[in-house]
Amino acid sequence: MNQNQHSNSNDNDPSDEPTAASLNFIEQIVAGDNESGKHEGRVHTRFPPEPNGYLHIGHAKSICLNFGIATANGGKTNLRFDDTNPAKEETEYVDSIMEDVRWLGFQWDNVYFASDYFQQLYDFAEQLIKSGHAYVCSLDAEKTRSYRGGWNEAGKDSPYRSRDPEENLDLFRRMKAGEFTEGEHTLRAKIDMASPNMNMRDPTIYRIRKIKHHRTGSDWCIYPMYDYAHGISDSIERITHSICTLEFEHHRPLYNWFLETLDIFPSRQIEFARLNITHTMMSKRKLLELVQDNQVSGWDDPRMPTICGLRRRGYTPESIRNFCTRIGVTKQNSRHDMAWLEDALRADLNKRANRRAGVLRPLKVVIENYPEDQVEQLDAINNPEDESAGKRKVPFGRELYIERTDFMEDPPKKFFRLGPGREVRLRYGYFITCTDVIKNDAGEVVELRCSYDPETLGGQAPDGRRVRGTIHWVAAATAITAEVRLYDHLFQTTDPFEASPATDTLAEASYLNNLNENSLEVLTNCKLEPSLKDAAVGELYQFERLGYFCVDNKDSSPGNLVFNRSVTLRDTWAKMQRKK
RNA sequence: UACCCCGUAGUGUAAUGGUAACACCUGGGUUUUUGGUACCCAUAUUCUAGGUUCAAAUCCUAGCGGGGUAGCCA
Repeated sequence: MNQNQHSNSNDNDPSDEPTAASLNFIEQIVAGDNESGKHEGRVHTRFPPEPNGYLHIGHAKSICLNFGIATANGGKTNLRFDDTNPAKEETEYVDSIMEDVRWLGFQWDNVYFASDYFQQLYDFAEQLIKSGHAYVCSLDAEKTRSYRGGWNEAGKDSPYRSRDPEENLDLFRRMKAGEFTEGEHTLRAKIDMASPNMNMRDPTIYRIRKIKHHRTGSDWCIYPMYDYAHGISDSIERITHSICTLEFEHHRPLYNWFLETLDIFPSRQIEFARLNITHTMMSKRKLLELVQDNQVSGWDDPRMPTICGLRRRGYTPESIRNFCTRIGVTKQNSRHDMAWLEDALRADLNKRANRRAGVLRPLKVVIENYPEDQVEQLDAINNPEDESAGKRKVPFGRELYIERTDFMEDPPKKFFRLGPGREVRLRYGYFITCTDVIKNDAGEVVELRCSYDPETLGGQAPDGRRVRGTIHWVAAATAITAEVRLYDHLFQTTDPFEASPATDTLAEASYLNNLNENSLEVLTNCKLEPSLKDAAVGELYQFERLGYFCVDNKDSSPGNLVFNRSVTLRDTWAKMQRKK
């Protein structure tokens, strides 16, 4: 970064003026509206989750978009729970959603529920009936479907379409009073059964549901449908820009129809492409299936793309927000590489996380020429990217653990680590040379005998000799034993729904066959440096040369530390191995 | 089959009639007491074909390709 400030004096450029970030298409619409004075420059968005599941990274994109646009324009954002279907919605989800939005770093200006508007929505419905724009239909669900027609076939008018307003009003009031059974009647908008847009073929706007609602209890037995409730809720809140995903595109004419017919505040719906990421999926319904099938330990399993899963995995709000701004907003269906998300985390943590030593798969090393009882406290830098993080002391002794993968009995040419007769540097310690390899009866390497060069403390040899490799280590006497959980992609295929011909009969079932069986590896005998003893939930560390790790927020306790690997470091050595 | 939306390096985005840019991935290199970080280099007939224009990724037409839609779900 300094290089820019010291840009050459012969450079004619007066400055490295940062060019204004280009606006995405929604920001352009908002900017245009501000310019034309459409809502006197007012910008008001909303984030409208249905409380029927946990938020995931796809919602994070929407949250960042909605809150981001409001903030950038001095506007406001409401959190609104779209709770019009009592069969699916629960308070548990309401709480988790609020927690996740806050955790991501956003504060809503108002929190509302669509159920707050049930009375008003009902009143508007009576108004539509009176003006002849809605009628009570007594077709059952199956008949309704067949009357709707198909893509090549216009729908037929319901025989109840011509009921007069008085009869409709009476019937509707009796629906509300609970005089009918579920499915006996519905209220439908009277639009156009021949419309090429199915949503305009007299959509249902109220149905009878004799189910307790998580907020209104049994006050109501008729509930409004999404299309009806959503736009009107936007309008009631005077939302200027109602941002939603692409699958609602064909609903926009209906959205507008309600607002125009009722002649209420003209919120505008704008659609963008939902987020997809490789090796995972965003379907709330299928995520719920994974939870119910015990394919994962819960909504907050660190392999899940849920906000709570990512949080438990060690993702920071900053990294997620950063990811969301980097992926952009368009109307193109796309799938982002998981590497982007991981990269966003690494970029954040590289600057903030303190370094520590941890050995995942320990191999004992005895330094034969090191005094039996001697213990030295060596200086280690906490974070080379942040001098203010300071230093710490790390104990060194005659017996150490090193990473099993840092030793090879018969190393290939490019292997810079330990091998028989080879010399490496112990990070912040001495050069050691492997003098002997001890094996068990099965022929497995169980211990290494080494010698050290006392002149090389601090990692430099006075005679100027160099070593290619530097490895991490933990002194055996003072090591903490901990559990470490390693995670990999939940799905082995980039697209979880990709058919896997070997196992699939039904394409629909394929995503279970694409689960990565090795997505979780639990290591129970990891050796960590003693300074990690008091590591607290929420703390993130880089275990040098391995990756970023956080204390698990559920299963870890002071005496029994459990760490999750949030993301590995980039590993060019592993990459070379993989190519072979 | 009808309607709607979308086609720019491998991936994802930018350029809004005027030199196709950035990030990630991948490959190569420099630096390095983390095989990390940082830095440098490499990769495009802008889906195709016509048209408008001095000039088209951008505007028009057609084709092709991808996605979405027929809940009393959201």
